[in-house]
Amino acid sequence: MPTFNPLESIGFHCNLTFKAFSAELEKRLAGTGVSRVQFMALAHLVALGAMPQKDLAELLSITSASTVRLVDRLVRDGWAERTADPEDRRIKLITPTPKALRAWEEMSLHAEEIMARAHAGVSEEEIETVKSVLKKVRENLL
Amino acid sequence: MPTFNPLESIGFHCNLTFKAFSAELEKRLAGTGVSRVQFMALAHLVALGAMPQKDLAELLSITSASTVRLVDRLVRDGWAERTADPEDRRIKLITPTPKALRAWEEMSLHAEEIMARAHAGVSEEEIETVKSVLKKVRENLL
DNA sequence: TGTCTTTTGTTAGTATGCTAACTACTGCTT
DNA sequence: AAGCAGTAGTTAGCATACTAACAAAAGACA
Repeated sequence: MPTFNPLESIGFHCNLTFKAFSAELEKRLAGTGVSRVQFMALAHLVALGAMPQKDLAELLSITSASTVRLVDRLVRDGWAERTADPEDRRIKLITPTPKALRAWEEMSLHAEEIMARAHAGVSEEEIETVKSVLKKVRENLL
Repeated sequence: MPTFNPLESIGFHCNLTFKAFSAELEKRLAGTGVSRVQFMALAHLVALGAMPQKDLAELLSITSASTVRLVDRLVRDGWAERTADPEDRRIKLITPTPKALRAWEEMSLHAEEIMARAHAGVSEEEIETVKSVLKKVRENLL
């Protein structure tokens, strides 16, 4: 009788690993006034420019409803603005502010350093294996 | 100039994969009145028996503060009780109720089915590689 | 024994995630 | 043109995570 052991589940390992990344990123972002999730949102906004809330939600893999408050906080803290889409009045384009664009230069370095540090002693091939296995696992669960 | 791309980060892949497990587990638990996190807590409580809140927090990799309200909800819903530790009056032993022990038999099957389904078409060796690489990554980030 | 430190659990406040129900707008179809 | 279905965003209510500040009890040590 195989009893379920959470500590051996891939899902649990993924949760732990995700938390480790989060914790390290949050530690480095302390003092910038930007949270981990805000950081991820800014990464997309800076890379791709203004976009509808819906697109941002998809990139972050969260629901539209969750995105509303995330954007509320981005706006509140001066990192983004909701601007009207001239073509479609339903859409609010989320636009990074000049302050965000300026700050991103420095902030993005943290992410690169964390990734470099995380991958130390792990071969490129192993990383690709992990990504492809995790992708397959997600597809299996769809 | 290597720009940070969140979609390629191992951390992001782990988050996605964890969410996929969570979503599937939650779908199966719908109607049982048990949430995913409560399920994980019960897994440990049933396997190991009553334990201090602190131990449960460690097994779940969450803070003591987070555990307080998790246990509040477990107690509220009749899955566990806080009982006194006769040896140490600071400690509150979290004890699974008979209702929880009975319900666990069926509930635990979901977890095993999900794991079996998730691993379909993935070799045992690949799974071990994923676990060991993720573990190494976590150690790198400590 | 009396005090200081550590451990365990709690509370308060905030950030994030979800679902469900709702509004406003677009756009198709008749 | 009128009506209706689909899309984008919001709100409400809940569960879950965190940190910081605190209380109660146990342990250590002068």
